Amino acid sequence: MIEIRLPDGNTKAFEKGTTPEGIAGALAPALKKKTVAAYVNGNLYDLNRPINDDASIELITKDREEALEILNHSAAHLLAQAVKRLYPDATFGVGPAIKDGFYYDIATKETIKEEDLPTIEKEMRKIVQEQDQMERRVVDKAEALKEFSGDPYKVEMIKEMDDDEVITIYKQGEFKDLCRGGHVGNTKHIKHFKLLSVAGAYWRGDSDRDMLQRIYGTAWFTKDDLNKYLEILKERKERDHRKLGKELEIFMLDNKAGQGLPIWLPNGYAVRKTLEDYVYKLERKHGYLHIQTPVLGTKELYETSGHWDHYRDGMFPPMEYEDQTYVLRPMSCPHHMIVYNRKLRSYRDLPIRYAEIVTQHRHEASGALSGLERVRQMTLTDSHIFARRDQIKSEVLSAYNLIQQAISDLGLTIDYIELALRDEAKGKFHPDDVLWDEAEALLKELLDEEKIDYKVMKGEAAFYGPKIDVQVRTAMDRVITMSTVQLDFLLPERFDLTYIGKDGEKHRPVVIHRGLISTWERLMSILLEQYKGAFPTWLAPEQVRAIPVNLEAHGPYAESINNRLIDEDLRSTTDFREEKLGYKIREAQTKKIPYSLVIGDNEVENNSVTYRKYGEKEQNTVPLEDFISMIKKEVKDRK
RNA sequence: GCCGCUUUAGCUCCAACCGGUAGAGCAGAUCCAUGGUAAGGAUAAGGUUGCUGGUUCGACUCCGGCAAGCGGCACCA
Repeated sequence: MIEIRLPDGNTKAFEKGTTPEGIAGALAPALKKKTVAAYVNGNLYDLNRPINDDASIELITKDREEALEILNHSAAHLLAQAVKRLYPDATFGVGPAIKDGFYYDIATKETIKEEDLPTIEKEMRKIVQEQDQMERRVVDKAEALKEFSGDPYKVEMIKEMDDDEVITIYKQGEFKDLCRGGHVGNTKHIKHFKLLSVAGAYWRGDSDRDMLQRIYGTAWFTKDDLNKYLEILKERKERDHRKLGKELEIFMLDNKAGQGLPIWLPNGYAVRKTLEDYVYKLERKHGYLHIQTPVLGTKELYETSGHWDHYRDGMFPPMEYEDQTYVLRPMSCPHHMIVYNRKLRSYRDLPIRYAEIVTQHRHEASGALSGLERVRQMTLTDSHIFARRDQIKSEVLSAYNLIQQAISDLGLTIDYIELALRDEAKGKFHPDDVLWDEAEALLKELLDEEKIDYKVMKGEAAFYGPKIDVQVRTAMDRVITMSTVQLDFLLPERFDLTYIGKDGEKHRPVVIHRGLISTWERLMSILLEQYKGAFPTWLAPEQVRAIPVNLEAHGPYAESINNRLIDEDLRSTTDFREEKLGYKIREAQTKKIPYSLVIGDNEVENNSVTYRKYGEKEQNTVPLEDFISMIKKEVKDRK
């Protein structure tokens, strides 16, 4: 007998060799059904792994996050087993659980196509019926190498393991897999799953190595959960900015115009202009000065900044013209350095904050392009702050505050903050360790003082300095880098920036790069997704549409309302087509226009409007002036 | 860039047998109808089936190349 200590502190005796499943069952039959695996002395145990000594145990029940991970991991094995049956020559890479699912990387002679997934799925269900135990076995390195001699990818992994590492093999039916484990014990527990897609994936994520076929799937504990997840996938498609952007005529792409070079249509531009104006005002309030610099620059400029050496791959190829070599700018910092340097600066002048709506070009890989999310020409509001060292903290903080304000005004929420630091080992960072240490320490200090939580991202810094990235979570649970504040001690050196200090000596200012809204392109994709195309009134391309009940009788009044609204700086239109009222209302709704006005006798007589708000069924009749002040207030409040 | 899939009217679509030059809905056009909140009716029109080579008497259909899009991987200053 062995003693098992439960989380509540009680101990209970069990037969030697009992399993988490056995223990759960002994405690309560209902618990057995809910248990997926367990921590035994803090180590992850499969549901069916024998426990041979006294131990403390913590059962992992289905309601815990790890439980789903374990299930999905087991589902990956199930997938591999089915594939091996159908494609006997298959060899395997890795097959982990991921968020909401799992995948397995597979090499086969025959390519697996999407249409083959149902067949594989069927085989998986057959294996579930077979109720195979998932048996764990410990082997040493030599044994492991022997067992997987036919699996070159597994062999590679085994070879890299330490000689004394505990290597485990999981076997279910005729199938065995190299695996660290944490499994549901028996294939019968994997009931609700679906294979989703096949895609290529480089072995070990290395583009110089083999490309394997990756099958993605998802597994859940109940049919309901599975269906819910499939619904979410569907909803994601519905909210896809590429679909909405087309439907609502926000932007277009055209082969002839160029790959990754989106064209903003009238509706899209109306939204973008509103955003640009908003940011301009916000920046003015925060003491920024706006400038405008060229899209083309000399190669020399980027040699000075260091971009040419470090990031040439991301730039369009240079062009020769009149003995000069020009490049399309990938970013605006060098220009801003030049603006700073145009005259002698005093310590009293600092901080100087330059902001610009910058159009820049990056040569993104063709496979990376996607709607407005990844493009080759992008426009953003970029800014560089020139500060004394003693001003760094307050400037970073003020930039952060501005970022917070903008994100909340746009109806988005900050998910978390990343503090990106260098990684000495990587060697892609500029070499001055003293500066790095100082800059990194400063940012940490600031975040700690302001009690801002952050994730440290080692090795993710820019080549010129550490940065704070602000991550936003969209309505569909995607996390996107929205804003960034980056310290830069390098560019001031390269451009020899100085200011005259109190002491009459020359000093080096610090540059702070501040990105606010990612790019207009990406922001638009996020907002489309966030609002499902139904923009809040202040952003909506068309805010009001006036529809007369009868063209002749009510047209002139509708027209006068429209003019009045436009005078008030609102985006209003009329619908004078010879169609029935219901038809026009329907269209105003499908175009997601915030306010549809119906204008009839009643309204003409009382100088009023009857409006219907997008997504609502009821109508309200109010005096025209009241309507105007209501909607203007909404715009002002950014609703 | 890499792997796989896809591409038919302005848009959307699992229309088109085993190879015989194409079918629908919506939008747009014309005519009729239209006074109160999610599609009124009729008619006509609309296509070198992404581009390009090949096989064939004949290609939307089969084979090759290219391009773009999509799902991923890699990349993302």
